[in-house]
Amino acid sequence: MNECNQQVITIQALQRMPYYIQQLKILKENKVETVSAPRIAELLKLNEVQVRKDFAAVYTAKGKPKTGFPVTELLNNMEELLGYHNINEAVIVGSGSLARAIITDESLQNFGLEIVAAFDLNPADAESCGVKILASDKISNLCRRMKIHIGIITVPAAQAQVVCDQLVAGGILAVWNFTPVRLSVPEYILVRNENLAASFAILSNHLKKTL
Amino acid sequence: MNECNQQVITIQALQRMPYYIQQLKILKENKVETVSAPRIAELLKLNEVQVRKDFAAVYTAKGKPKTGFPVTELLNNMEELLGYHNINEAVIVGSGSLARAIITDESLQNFGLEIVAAFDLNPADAESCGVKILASDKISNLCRRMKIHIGIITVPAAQAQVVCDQLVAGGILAVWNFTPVRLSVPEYILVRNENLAASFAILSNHLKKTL
DNA sequence: TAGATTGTTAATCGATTAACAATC
DNA sequence: TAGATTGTTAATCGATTAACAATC
Repeated sequence: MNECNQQVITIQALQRMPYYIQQLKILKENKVETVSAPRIAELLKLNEVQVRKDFAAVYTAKGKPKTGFPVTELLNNMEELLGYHNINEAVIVGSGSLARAIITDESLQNFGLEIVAAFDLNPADAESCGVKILASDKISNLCRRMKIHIGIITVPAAQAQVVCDQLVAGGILAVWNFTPVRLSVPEYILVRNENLAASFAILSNHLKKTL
Repeated sequence: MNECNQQVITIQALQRMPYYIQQLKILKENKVETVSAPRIAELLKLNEVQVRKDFAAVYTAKGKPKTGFPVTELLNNMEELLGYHNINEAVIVGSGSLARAIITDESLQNFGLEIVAAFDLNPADAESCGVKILASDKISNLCRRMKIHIGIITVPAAQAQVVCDQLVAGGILAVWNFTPVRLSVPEYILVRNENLAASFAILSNHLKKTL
């Protein structure tokens, strides 16, 4: 849809976008019309130059010296970048408490995630999560039929690769992997690993050094 | 406790440890006694040199050319590094489905996380999570009394900073922040931000570029 | 005009990857 | 001995931070 008319945005910058968006929304609510990079940097405890670069990478116009950036326009450009305006439909496999947490997470809904179905090996046993739960063998069919492009995996580690293969067979393009397994996928597919244990390792090691 | 007798381990390397540990455990179960860096790299889809460097940073002895590393010893060194052997006690604030997911996550338990209490503004309303739920005003007291050093925050954004201040007052040293708020803390405290929206931004942007 | 803020170019930092000699 | 694998040093890559001229 949009060509390479914008500069490339780094993964790190992309991850800062939700923070900017959240902050800009607050400013907008408070009727603030323009904001400078140093001000945002101060509010979010980031480096001023970094904020300016991030804004420059996203904002279609140019900031005004002494004034800064128009809040609403900047916000729109950011939401555009993340596909906020065209909602991202996804399926989730697994229906434990983690799945429930993801399905009900408000901030994800704000960023355009819409979970259209959940799958479980035993749909009858599964907790209700506010989304209908289907048998896992229907994954590929449903994804293909509904043209879903995002698959979220929250099953036990042993089933992760099987589920992933089914999602790939269903035409998924991006996988959000909450299992500790390193998945094998064709290279055109993006896998984003979310590993709580990996994060916890950082905390744990810090304490060990400190105490 | 342990001085700077080991080389410094990067955050990135630290985050790979849980993957190594998981893989080494599998090898150990299969009675494999030694393993080489290239083999682990292959299994986990990592760069061979990176694995070797990570091992060198953790392993107290030296690997043997042509043979590799002894599985059990290497595993022990890694678990030692993460404080696996001395369990990490923590409290969690908030008692929604995310809290429940964290409390019941098996891989976190395997890595030594032990959640000793959960807090909620209205303990009566809160779902049972297998841990007793206390009123939020008891946070500081309990942390101090039980010498807890890790605080996990899963409350709504609006309460995040207040809760964080209470944890800090209770003597916490590391905060695991699941809210989208950038917390203000004294500089001796480590804050690890877990932001689902930030991760989702990466997936969303990838799809936007691809489709 | 003076001063705040911009955008850009250069320097720094941190992590990964490549190259290669040492060793079992 | 030959070959696989090690550890180390150097090159590369990516991201952050600093320096500074341009501009409203």
